[in-house]
Amino acid sequence: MPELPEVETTVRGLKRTIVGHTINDVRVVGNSHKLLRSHEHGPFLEIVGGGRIEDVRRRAKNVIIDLDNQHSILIHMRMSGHLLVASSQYQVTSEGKWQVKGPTGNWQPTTGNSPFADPKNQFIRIVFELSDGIILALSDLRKFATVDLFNTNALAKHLEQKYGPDPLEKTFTLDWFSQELKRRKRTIKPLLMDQAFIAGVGNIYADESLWKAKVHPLTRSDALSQSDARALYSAIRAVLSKGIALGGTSDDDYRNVAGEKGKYGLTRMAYRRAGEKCARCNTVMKRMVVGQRGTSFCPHCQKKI
DNA sequence: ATTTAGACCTGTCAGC
DNA sequence: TGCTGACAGGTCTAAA
Repeated sequence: MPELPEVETTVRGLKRTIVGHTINDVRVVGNSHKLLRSHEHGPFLEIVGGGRIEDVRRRAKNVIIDLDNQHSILIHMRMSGHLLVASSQYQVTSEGKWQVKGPTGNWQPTTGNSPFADPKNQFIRIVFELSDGIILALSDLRKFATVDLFNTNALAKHLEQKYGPDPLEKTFTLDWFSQELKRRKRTIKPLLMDQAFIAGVGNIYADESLWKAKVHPLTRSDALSQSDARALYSAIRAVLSKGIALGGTSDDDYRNVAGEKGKYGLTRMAYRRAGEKCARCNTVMKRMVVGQRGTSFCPHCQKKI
């Protein structure tokens, strides 16, 4: 998924639904062996079990769940992971599929239009059983997602040294951004996606930002003019804000905590639009590979410098 | 300092 | 219908 807008949408959903609840049990489904990256299941459960969820927040593309015992759970959803919250009417089978309580109290497969029947939500890898029967579950088709456990203070240092500024925070200023673009000699698209530079931009919003700012994805960062830098700075913030406002992009697996799709994909201007016409100039958009990532751009609007 | 290739996984879709 | 290859919201490591 999960770039900044998708993770932010998830975090906002979790704030409304799981804060204040206690973690009663943690169940890893099947052989999702590498999921709990820094802990075995036993020690993980030992620390997390009985913990009360104090807060849920985001840093870069990470979901952070703060407990009342000096520990924080760090979840990174990578490509296909997303978190779902269900009421006690639902349960997860040993195959990682959802079941819903039927009229006679029996468990049956989810069907029809229920978000919990969506095939993208049927790849549950870990289940957190919370107080009041609430379920927090991670669905992740590709099994790249990771769950880590940190001492909350240690986590702050870890995040600080690993990530650059969040483009929607005050620490991300135009002066700093344009200065850094000049100082570095990197290809602009991979630079925007470098989490140590700025945190939260991925393949979708990089393409969208470059298109909006009329910058070719292969431009060297130090070749950008001051006005290019300003355009890109504004574009990044506008595109990410719009992504959040529309609840993220769900062209692939991403779903919000209720299992529903985000709407950014319906209005995207560049991402996966190769072969379609540019919304600005009607030129047919092209696809190329940059930094091993599929990249769509308008060859007319986004000229290589 | 920066780029590239390969790994990690599983599913879908286009093309033959 | 069945197979094969390309492609998919990310990050990490090693090597050039």
